[in-house]
Amino acid sequence: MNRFSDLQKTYDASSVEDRIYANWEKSGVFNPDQLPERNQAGDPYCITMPPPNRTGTLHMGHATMLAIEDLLIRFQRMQGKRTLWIPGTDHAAIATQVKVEQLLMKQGMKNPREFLGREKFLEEVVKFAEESKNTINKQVRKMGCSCDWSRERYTLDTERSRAVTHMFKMMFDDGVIERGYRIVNWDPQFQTTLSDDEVLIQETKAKLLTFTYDADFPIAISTTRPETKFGDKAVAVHPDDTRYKDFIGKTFHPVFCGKTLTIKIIGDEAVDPAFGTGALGVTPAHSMIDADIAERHGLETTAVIGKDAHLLPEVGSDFVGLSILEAREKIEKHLRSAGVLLSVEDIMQNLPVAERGGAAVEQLPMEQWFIRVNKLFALRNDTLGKWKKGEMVSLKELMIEAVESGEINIVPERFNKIYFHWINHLRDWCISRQIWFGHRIPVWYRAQADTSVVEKEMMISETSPGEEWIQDPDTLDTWFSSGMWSFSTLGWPNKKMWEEHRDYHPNAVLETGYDILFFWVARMILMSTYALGEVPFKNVYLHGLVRDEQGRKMSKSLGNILDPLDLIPKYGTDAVRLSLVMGTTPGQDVRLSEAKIEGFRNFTNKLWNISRFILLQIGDADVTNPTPEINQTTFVDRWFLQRQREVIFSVTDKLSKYQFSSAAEELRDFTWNDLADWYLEISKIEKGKEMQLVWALHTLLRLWHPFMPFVTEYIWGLAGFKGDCITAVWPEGSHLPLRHSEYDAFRSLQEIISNMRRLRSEQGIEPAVKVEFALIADALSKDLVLNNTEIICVLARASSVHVVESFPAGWPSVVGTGVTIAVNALAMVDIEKEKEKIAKELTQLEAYVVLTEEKLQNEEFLSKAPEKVTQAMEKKLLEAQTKIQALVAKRTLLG
RNA sequence: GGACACUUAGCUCAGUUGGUUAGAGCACCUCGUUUACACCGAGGGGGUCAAAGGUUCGAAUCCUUUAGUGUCCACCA
Repeated sequence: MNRFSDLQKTYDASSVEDRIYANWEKSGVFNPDQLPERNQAGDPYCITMPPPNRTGTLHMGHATMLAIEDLLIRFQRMQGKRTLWIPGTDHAAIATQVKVEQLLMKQGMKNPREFLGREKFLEEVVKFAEESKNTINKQVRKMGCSCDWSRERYTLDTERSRAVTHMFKMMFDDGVIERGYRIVNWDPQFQTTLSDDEVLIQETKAKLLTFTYDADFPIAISTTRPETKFGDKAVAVHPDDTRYKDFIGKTFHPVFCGKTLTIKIIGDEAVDPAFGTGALGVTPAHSMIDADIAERHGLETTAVIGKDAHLLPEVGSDFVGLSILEAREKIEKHLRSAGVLLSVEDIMQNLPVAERGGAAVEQLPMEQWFIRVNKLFALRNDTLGKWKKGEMVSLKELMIEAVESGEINIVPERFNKIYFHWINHLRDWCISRQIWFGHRIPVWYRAQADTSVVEKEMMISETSPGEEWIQDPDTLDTWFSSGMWSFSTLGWPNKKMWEEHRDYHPNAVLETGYDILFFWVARMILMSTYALGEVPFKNVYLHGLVRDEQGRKMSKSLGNILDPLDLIPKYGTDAVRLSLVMGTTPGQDVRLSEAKIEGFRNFTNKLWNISRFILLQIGDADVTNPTPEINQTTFVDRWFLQRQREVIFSVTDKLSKYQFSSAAEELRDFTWNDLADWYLEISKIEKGKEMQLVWALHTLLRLWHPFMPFVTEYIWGLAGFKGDCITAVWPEGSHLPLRHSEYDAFRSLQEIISNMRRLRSEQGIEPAVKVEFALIADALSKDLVLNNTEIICVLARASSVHVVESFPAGWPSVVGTGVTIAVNALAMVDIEKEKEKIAKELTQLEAYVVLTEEKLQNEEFLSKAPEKVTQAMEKKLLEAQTKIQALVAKRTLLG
């Protein structure tokens, strides 16, 4: 009986997690300024949490993000970095506003915005956003995140709003932000513009009409959108198209559905002569493509569709005020009766729809604010080590250089290409939105008696410059403020605060889902390179999307959502976190099921029981500061320590390369196989390993901590180890020597035992094993001292078989020359087959060596081949020669 | 239409510059409750690495072609 006798057989996560989290939070270790001294002196390491939208609760995608980021932060903290993880939330402008609107409508309010007015409505949104934040923060804590709550940020808080205004002014002064009358994506449902990224393409059925404007017009055109044709200014054909060549340059005045149009026939390379009639009716106001053509040919723009998706007065008489669908039908009838409708064809068409709400998106010309990505401006800072202050560049160039130069490293690499492709096709970014929730555009106009806004006088200001000024009613795209997230969170542009936090920027890594590479990652690069002249982060790690067992997206309508809040009480946070990290690779979607999480719950419990076993062994001994006790160890202990050092080295290496899954798998194998199945089992026979076991536990807990913070911290405390696991020093590993005799010997031993177990299991015999120890002069290691009785003991007990010793003459007086165990007593290895294989491989390798050596001596070859190639060849040659040596040694061993 | 991936055990996936007999988890089969753990232990079966060709002493890995799957981007009026 000792102080650990009462520990339960199964680990109960739910009873300890909250308490542990509270202790961490209270101790202040989440805050870099309160970390132990070694961290204070360490290099800064900062992650800014991608701020979850304040639209409700977190889902598995967020949980993945949190699990990975916390892993990184904990790993770096234990390694002695001055770690800062900044939590925060995003106001998410349109998403949140729409959500609240829907909630209010559900409660019976018909048109909430109209009913409440801007101020009251916004109050409702703010209230909802606040509640969301509380829920989200609670969930982030549940996930065990070691983020610095004293630095919590919000995209819409005072400091961040100030940063937004500051940025807007900078960009405006540089001519990067500009007000312009251009075609934008318009969502008629929510009455706002949308960025290109907020528009989705949906395949829908459509009628393709082929017709002429009137009976006298010579060229037929096709369209699925006849209602826009009132705004046509030209018919474009390919300049080489012989059918229409002669018309180019002429102007016609057809009467289309009662409206007289002015149609110029123009030649443009963009027209595909093979599609439809080979002629395109150009509608500059309602198609981005057409607008490009119109610009090339100096055509006017006349809008014929209004913000409500109904026709404007410009269309004339019969059609004014009709909705798009009504107009479409009526025009078709009209064309038919006029005898100019040549054909009607049902086709599948790609229709742009709003990502939120799903309404068909109209392309309308409007006066809006834009960030111009191709516009040249004078740099305010030396930038990216390539440009000097004052040089003229465009935002696009900055965005490309940041990644191309290697200043930013994207994991996985293939997203580089996707990123470049996107940047190269980037258009100007429309940043004004006609919604209420968000950063109001900080532009003020001098009001006139007339209500229409006159822009003669305009100024940028955070607050009202005077009574006669009115503010632009629009708000900014939510990504404008999130684009600044890597540095606005650090206090920019507030001088004092920014200077204090300057060395946390660039952030060490941005960890997020690949689905927002464009939305967010690209825009952060834009903002940071523009405003600071440096990248926002050095690495980008993109995780995959969480899908259900069958690979489907999780959605409410499918009812296949796994909610972290349900799973955590059931399986424990550590198990949930492991399930999101193990078996996943960057950029690859994750299939998640409860069964998988259950598996990791089982592993958590395994770790618990390993610990419990060790603690029961040590009893009441003081283990505040365990050490490896290396001097009193036996062969088995030395094997284990070596194995452990190797695992530490490998896991550390993998973690620093973002190979989380591989690192965790290696750790699990080590924990389960090497420690639990072998070392612990042997320790039941070879007594006196208590201190080694404690050391093993001490190391193991530290290694697992970044993955499973709760259970490790809990056991750490139970054991009475010094300090907290969260700030413990990350263990130090080392490479395994190329050939390590004790290690090899133990592997052989494992193999022997496995084989004996198989014999017993398959043939039901209890073999009396005769083991011969063959002495091998091992050139590579001469330091092995093998205690034979020890081996016999392990063999005998671990496999419950009788062992008959058989030593060569002189044993064991020859210890110290290097010994490997050779087994032939059971003929478990098919020696003949093995020999054959070795012979074959030797032949191959020897042939290669001869060939390569010849080549390397051939002067003609050497004169032609670049140095790089010969160096690589020499390296390979050396490898092959080493391998040959090893094979020869093995052959000798087999006799 | 363009781009990027993927295709490895019944399922989900690893496999990092080409190199012992291609791995893991789950599932399956057999056996086992001696005080760490049945959320367990021991053992086992199962893959011509999508197909074909090429480079190489050697290919799941590099190249070419084909087939299938997925994702992103663009969009035809």
